[in-house]
Amino acid sequence: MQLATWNVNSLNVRLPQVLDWLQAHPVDVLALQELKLTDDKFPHEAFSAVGYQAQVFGQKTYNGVALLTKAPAQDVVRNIPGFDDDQSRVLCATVDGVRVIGAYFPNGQEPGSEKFDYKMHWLEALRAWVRDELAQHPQLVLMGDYNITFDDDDVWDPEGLRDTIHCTEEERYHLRALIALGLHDGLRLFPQPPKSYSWWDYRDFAFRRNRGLRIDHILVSDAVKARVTACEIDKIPRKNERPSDHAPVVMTLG
DNA sequence: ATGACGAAAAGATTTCGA
Repeated sequence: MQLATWNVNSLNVRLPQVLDWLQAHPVDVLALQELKLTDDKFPHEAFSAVGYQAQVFGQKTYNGVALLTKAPAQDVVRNIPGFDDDQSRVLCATVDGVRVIGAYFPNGQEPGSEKFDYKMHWLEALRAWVRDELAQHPQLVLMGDYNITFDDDDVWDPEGLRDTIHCTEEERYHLRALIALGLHDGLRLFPQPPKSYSWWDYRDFAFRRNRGLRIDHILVSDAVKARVTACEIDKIPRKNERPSDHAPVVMTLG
């Protein structure tokens, strides 16, 4: 079984690339973030033509998430139950016996801002809910665009970006608190090339210079960890014409 | 200190992302 997560930064723009990628990487589950389209605009036919069904939780202009699956998605949940939110950020479903949560974590914009407060509250609510899901579903995967780096190894310029958004202690506390629920950072279960990032700014030739951040993650429960045989970032789509600024992260289970 | 790039809504600039 293979799972992947990819922030596509507009599915309207990136649909051909997502279809191409699926042909080359026929994963069982692909979590998409930043669709930037409403449910009625979702290209179901294009995906069914290549063997995927889609659970969609869209939104106009911003946010929007989907779960593409080969097998049917069961017990679907949209957003964090009990957390009142007008932004479409979370889709959860059981696929092939694995509880899969695809999430687009809030950006937070700037420490101290209203959006940063929202991010903190969202993270608090997410953790309480994931704790419950984990108790019911030992086989659990939480993947998506976290908009948080674990530590300096996830940051191309740790000194220059210290305490800036994605790199603050407050955000990293919440990431560690998710780990403390009994989750594991999938990528670091395996040796990775140094300076492995999942996002690069469009500006200033950041990708070419590998000036990036690792903010897209796949976290797995103990039971899933025991099955993981590989996890990697696929940088190839970032080299395309009109790429997303994020690269997919892919995990293989035995 | 700012903008640099890209996407989208609105309607050519502005807001947001990260």
